[in-house]
Amino acid sequence: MTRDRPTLEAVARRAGVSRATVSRVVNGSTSVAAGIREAVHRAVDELGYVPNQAARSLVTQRTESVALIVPETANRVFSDDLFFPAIIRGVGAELEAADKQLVLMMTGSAKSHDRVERYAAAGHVDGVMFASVHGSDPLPGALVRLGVPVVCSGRPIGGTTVPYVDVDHFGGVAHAVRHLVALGRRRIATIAGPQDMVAGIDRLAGYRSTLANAGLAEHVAIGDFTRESGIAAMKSLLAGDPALDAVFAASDMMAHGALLALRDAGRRVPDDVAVIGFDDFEISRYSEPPLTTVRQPIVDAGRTLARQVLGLIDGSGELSDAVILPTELVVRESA
Amino acid sequence: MTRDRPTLEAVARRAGVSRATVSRVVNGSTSVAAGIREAVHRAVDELGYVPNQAARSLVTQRTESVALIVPETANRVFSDDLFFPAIIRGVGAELEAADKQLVLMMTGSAKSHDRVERYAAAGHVDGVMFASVHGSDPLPGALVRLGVPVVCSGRPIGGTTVPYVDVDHFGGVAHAVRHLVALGRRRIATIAGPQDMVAGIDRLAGYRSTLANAGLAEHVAIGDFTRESGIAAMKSLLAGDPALDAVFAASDMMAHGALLALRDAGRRVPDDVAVIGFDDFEISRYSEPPLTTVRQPIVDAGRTLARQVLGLIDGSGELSDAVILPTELVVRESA
DNA sequence: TTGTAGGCGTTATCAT
DNA sequence: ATGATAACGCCTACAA
Repeated sequence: MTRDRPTLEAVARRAGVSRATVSRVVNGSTSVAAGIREAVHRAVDELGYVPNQAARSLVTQRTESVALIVPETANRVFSDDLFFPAIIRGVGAELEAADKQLVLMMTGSAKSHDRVERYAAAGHVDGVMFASVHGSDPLPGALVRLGVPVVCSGRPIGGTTVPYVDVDHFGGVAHAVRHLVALGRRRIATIAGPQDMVAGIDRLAGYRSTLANAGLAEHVAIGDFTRESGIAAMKSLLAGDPALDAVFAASDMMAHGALLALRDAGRRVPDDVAVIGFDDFEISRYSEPPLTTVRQPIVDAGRTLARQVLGLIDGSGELSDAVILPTELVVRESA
Repeated sequence: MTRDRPTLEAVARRAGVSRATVSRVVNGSTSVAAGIREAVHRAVDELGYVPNQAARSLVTQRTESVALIVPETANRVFSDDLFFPAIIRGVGAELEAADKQLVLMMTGSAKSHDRVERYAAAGHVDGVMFASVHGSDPLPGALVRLGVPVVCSGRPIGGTTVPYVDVDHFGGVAHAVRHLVALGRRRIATIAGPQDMVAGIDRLAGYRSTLANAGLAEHVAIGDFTRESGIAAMKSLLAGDPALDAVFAASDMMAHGALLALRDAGRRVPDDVAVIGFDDFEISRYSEPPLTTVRQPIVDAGRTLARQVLGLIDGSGELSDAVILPTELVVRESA
């Protein structure tokens, strides 16, 4: 099918030089006479020569591409959550600048875990990024042991010592909850995220700690970051204590779910119940009412993620094993 | 960095056979004695052998990976539009089933066009998919001429004859507009999409044609599929004719923008103005009021896209050059 | 059924 | 500065 492409050999013949010289020109070596260089370039253009990447990788041991692993749990990616798209955007931008290719791997099933490992082991990519990590997934650690450069988005749980970039969950939540307290709210609930992910765990910890400092009682319901789970959690929270006057949701989507459930229950926001989310997706500017939320720099996290692997790959510079990006409270009308 | 991996040679030595035999076993050839096959498998496991993909590609001329090109115009991808994520999901699912890898290329800049061409030409992927095509982009055609299997999502504009999969824009819009007419609306406006994309063009054509059949006058404003552009378009539409009683927006995001602008202008939906969108993103179930919209099967389109390239790649079966997926009107409360 | 050997297209190490 | 000439790791006729 794919028409025969010209090889180095063909270009060399046409330019009347050796393959080695053509290779030098193509790779920008300086030690080539100007005249020859020009002749080679001409031959390259005329023939439409493009280096064969497989052959090149075979000898250089480099593929110039990096994998991004997205542990796609159907629930989350099938909702309109924009976390992964944002990560992908950040990673893509940074990789493009570095002229590397992005290989996207969505590992829904358990068996695909194996696939990923083989894939990286096959030397098909120069490095691997995890878009998020569930539980104490052994894969990142396994890859590290294989000698593959790896960086995770989100601090991995468990003993594994893998470099990661994360955001300041705890600080952001503390800020949000203190804001609620300052507003005079005393019955502050939380809709927490999944407790097998550091984002879920740390945000809940931030809530608990801040509330304890304020001497207030906890009201906790667990969700999975989706809007549907936010609706369900809000209902159960309301059932548990109808007099709640505030709720912190660990994701914007769950906050939107809370908004819907609250409206359904006849509560006004923020008059009766104040609501704060976590993410700051664009959609939150347009919710009813506009959502007060903790902004996390997801695209930035993606960029950083990419910069870290890239650094790991060419061993340049000193890289910290952990990068924590700041979060920021964005006050709108819901609290 | 990356620890030396065992080669075919090493496995062969360990199993006491030749490289050829190991290769056969690894590739599942049947003509290998059971005993030997077992011995080889054992050696493979003990050594943790994984075939080197570069070496394999060099001889097979196959990479087992496919590229998805996303012409990322900042505007669109930076909003919370879920079109691309949905396409990616569909493509990803299908590719995973076929055990192929997804290489994601976001071509924001013009120069990246060149990069993509070189990349495909370098034989780094077995085929290429376009997530959407702007104007009469010459790239798909150029790749086809290079002998690269190509499929576009969205019928390409211009003379190029590239296989594509698309949805029934015209039919979906016609259905929506007829619904509006049946509701008794007589001043029906449209917020059209960008006129350099077939999705924008066809949807506008559907509106025009249906309106003409009903003997009604046109009211057209152009947007770019984003919510912001929907807000602006709705405002200008209202300025042009304050008595509008319906609007069809060519995307859900623009429809949401229209909803916001309408609320701002003191119009009730659907009492004063009926609104219909196009996409049926999850978010539209939760807008105020829930949005009536034309559902297009985006994830399916992604799956189909992938199936088509895969078919092209291994030349199996007869593939139609065009696949049109059906659309469907989902009636909720906004119209 | 199994082994031998050539070649896939580059890069890199030598000489020259 | 340029040119031979080995690798790189695998697949696949062809022989045995």
